[in-house]
Amino acid sequence: MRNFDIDNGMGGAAIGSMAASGGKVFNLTAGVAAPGFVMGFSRNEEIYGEDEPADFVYKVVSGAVRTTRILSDGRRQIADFHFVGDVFGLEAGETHSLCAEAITDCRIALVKRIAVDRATDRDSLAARELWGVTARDLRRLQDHMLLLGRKGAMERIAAFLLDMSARTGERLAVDLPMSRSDIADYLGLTIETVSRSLTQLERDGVVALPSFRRVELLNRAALEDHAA
Amino acid sequence: MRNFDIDNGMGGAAIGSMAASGGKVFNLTAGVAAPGFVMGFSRNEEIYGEDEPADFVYKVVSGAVRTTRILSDGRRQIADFHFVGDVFGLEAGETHSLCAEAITDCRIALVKRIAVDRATDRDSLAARELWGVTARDLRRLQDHMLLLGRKGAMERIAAFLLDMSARTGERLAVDLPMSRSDIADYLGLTIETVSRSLTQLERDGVVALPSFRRVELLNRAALEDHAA
DNA sequence: CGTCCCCTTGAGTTATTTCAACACTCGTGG
DNA sequence: CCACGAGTGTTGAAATAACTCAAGGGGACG
Repeated sequence: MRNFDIDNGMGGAAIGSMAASGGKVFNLTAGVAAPGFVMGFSRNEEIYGEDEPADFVYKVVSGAVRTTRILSDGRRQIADFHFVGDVFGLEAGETHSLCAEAITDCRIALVKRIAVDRATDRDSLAARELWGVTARDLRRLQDHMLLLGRKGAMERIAAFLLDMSARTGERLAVDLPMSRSDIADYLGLTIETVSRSLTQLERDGVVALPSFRRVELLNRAALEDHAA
Repeated sequence: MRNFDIDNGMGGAAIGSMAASGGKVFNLTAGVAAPGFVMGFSRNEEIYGEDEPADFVYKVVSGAVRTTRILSDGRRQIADFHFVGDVFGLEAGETHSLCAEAITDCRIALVKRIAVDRATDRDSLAARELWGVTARDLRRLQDHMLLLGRKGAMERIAAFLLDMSARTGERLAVDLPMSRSDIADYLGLTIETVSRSLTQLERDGVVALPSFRRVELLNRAALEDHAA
């Protein structure tokens, strides 16, 4: 089931010590490195669960990840998506506040949290950088909160496409690794509304949908207007 | 307009130096103290604006504060409310990501951010505590995201009342410092829907509404059921 | 006592959801 | 090579939760 993989991943110089457990040393951020290992997860596999002890910090080596919160009756809200290079699962407290799952088959670098803590105890610059990771998450969630609380379906879809485009750096098209269901649960909509909105954008000539998972941005300006 | 006030506020021991500017030394958190001063703000006065330089960190001495984000067309989303003892406006970046306004007349302790930075450079425990403040904000926002994305009007109101009750420690009643409009913009609803939901809870005997701003929790269990 | 602001209530509208059916894609195996 | 089936996505019609618009009620404060 689980594909251990001590090999490759991020390269680069390391400040942290090579001591402790794992094999390689990973750069969590530019100035924070610690020993860890790479682990493979298959599509829809859980990486960690909500309320589990946060003993590791994670970084996407390949593939894509979603972090979610679920209500007892099954309603789900996706907090964010994480792509190659993104750090996730970093907690100030003892447990994970969200659940993380693989969207696609993916490889994830795991770093022992204790090792990260040691690094931040010694190095106040490293501590600041990890604080910055949490602060960036917070900022993204503030944007998302405005979207969920006050934007209409079409605005949500448009904002989502533009955000995906910005994160991948591709200005002309986005290849979505996630299903309509994931998009819906991220945007606080139903899959039907997501589908209808995309179709509408296609009819308006704003995007093209050559396949389910690919969206070509034909008219960025119009999309930005839609995003309000 | 602005009521400067070097006097009282939080008492207690101080780790930080008494040097620099302001008069008194304030405990931002248990282990983080820095010199600052208290300033008065009147109802609806802006404390800081979105995208303004984050030169200060703030702590509520008396009254209540809201942090908001606004869309160009006037739609508003309130990120959180802050009550006595709460720290807000702490940023990892250079600018404030939200706008802060006084809900009621209030007194706010201001601490120069440079002073806080100096404290965290020296003291890794202090740094961790401030990271914890940001992490707590993030966790609250994750809960709120689920509410905004996936909960119905009645669930939002119920969750809101229970949260207010938890934050004040009052289990039998909550005195709301904020208007229906603030509640609506916090919960992603309209004032009419907020009003109707509260009336409904009153009709069901779950709460009593002796005045606009006071809610007595007659049946906590029922409220918890409603909150899903 | 009057005025302003905030809140509530009602009636009608609408955006989104729900329910249901159908279409497409892709991998598997006959 | 094609048939099959499961998973995934689209589309339509009906239902509904919440919104909008409009009017009126009630405190607070001068």
